[in-house]
Amino acid sequence: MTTGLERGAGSSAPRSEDVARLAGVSRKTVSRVLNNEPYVSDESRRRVLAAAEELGYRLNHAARALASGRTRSIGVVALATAGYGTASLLVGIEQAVRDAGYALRVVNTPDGDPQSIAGALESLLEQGVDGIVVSVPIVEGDVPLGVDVPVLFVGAPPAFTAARTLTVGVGAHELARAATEHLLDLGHSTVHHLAGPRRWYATKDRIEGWRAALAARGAHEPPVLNGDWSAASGYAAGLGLASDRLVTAVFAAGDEMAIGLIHGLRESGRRVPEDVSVVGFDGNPVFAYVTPPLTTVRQPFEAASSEGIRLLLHAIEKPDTELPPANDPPVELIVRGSTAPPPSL
Amino acid sequence: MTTGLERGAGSSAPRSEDVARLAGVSRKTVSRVLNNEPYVSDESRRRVLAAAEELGYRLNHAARALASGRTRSIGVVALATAGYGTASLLVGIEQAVRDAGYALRVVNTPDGDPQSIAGALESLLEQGVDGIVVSVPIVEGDVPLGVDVPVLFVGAPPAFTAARTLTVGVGAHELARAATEHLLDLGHSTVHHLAGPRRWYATKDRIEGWRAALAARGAHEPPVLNGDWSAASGYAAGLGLASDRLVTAVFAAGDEMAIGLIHGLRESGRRVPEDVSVVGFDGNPVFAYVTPPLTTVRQPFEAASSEGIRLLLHAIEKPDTELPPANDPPVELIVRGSTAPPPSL
DNA sequence: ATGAAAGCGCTAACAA
DNA sequence: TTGTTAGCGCTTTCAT
Repeated sequence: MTTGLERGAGSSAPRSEDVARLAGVSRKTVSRVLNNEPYVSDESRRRVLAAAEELGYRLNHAARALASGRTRSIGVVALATAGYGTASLLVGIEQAVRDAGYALRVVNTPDGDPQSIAGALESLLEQGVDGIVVSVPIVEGDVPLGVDVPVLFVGAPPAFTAARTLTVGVGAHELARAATEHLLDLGHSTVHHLAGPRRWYATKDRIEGWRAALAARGAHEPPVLNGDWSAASGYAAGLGLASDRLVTAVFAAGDEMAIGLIHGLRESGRRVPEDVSVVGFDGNPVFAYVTPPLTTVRQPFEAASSEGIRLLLHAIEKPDTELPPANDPPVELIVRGSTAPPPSL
Repeated sequence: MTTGLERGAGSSAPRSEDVARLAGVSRKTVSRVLNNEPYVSDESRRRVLAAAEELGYRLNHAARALASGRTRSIGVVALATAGYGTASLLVGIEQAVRDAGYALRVVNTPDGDPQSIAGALESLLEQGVDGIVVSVPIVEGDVPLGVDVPVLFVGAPPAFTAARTLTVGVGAHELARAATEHLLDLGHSTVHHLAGPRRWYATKDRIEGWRAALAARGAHEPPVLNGDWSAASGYAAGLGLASDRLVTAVFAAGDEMAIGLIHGLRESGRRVPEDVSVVGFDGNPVFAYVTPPLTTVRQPFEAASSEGIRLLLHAIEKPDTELPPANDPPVELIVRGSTAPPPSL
């Protein structure tokens, strides 16, 4: 009415102005309603909502981002391996992010190299995200980059400097310790450890938990074996360990390595759990149905992601406030059939 | 220099205007360089790039999206279950999308219900994506929604109407057929089938492949069993099947169900593969290390995603052109230890 | 409680 | 080959 322009012949998508006109209010009032801002009469709110509904109005996020400087989206740097752990974490993050009304941008990296991480971060920063989650068990090295949004590291300590860094653990240390103690409690004189790749932080964390459990009982600490998280690497380790009769208990840093390990052991004539006990790490439910069912510790992926996102959003939305305290995730040991007392007992 | 404004005390992020000024060209020329458009002298290009580098310039994607109407991002609707298949597909999609210079937005749905799908699509549409991938093995029902960007369905037929729908298969029919034929070739008189949930498209596809193989050999078609993809549901099915001595071969529609099935069978006193042969579906490498190692068919996730994204990008960038032909992914049967000739032979 | 005007940083259409 | 002029659709002041 007021402007000389008329809506084209039923073509392009409705804008907030169309909603405003239909509701008989200003564009700003529409904006207020859509953003749940105060100082809008119930009447106005109702009419705006009705008009939006009627028009099939869809807010343009790009325009909002440009005008407000915030995108209401958070980016995640994930590992391009389809493992149970990685995938569970991503699902948990997505859910927590969406529950908070944010959108998710994902970039994968083939590995945790500082170089790849830097590339992933750069791409996220360009897209414009309000915060970043680095769920990659980053390897050592520095990522030289001007990151001006809060960054959450899950399951690893901050690997580079950003405006604001946060951390949320998955309790790896405690879980590794619990796994090792379970074996020790069964009567094994010591526990061997099949770890992940050397440079990964996740590897170190678990090694330390295992080591702490051993030390607390005064048990001898055998040399660490390194796999690459795959079942194949666990299998190779199993073949190697089988000939050593002193090995009666092994804690593997991943379920899949544990499965491979058991296979290698059995193929070499060692029974599991009669001769050798094995504990895994992750908690993939499918391994309750293999023979023998795998004893393992469950990583609290959902808890860690919702807790982490909570912290991240706090840092985004109330930058100057104290961070809410981090709740430690529960330690969960799942005892199944792959562990038993040592043969001599 | 020319304008009265001076850069603030080293604060806000550089814009294209800053780059233009430093390079001594116009903003539009900067834009041309950044978008790899023609009609820019090498000299200008070089200087723009140098200036951008020097300033640490980062293109604002929100502004670009607003001005151009395109976001250079594609959205994916994925299933919120951290299975091997889902995760592999997502990794493949992410890679293909990034290789093409697009960004990825992910929304999960707890299930394949039309309702959930509609919500996921709506959220993607609001964020502004140039195309959408529905990687959910969608269930029946209609999704009433105005989707005006191309939509790619992977592993399922179009489940709702959009401006432009595309499909890329994962060869499920052929894979199911190959799995069934393998069992028949071994000498089994017929093959039972443990399928997924009834309403899923992925379930039907596999049932049809299985049925086709049976029909081609004139084999009797036993009633279909339905699980929910989980190992637990496979286990339950195994317990039920064990008492029927006529069952000597089972094709399970998922690796995890197969693992549960084998466990249920063995627990009931049926040996695998001596008494009953089992074939899985997916190709998760870890199951090469369980006892017995699982015979399975491998879903070509990487091939399907790169092929699918290729089609989708074509539809986005050259809407009026003929679609390039779809390459059929290869069928891959992996024979391991869970299959053998039937006991009587 | 509401509205008017002025941009956010970029690309599109046109002109030179 | 390059630059100029207008917006893209929203949120921000700052009035009212």
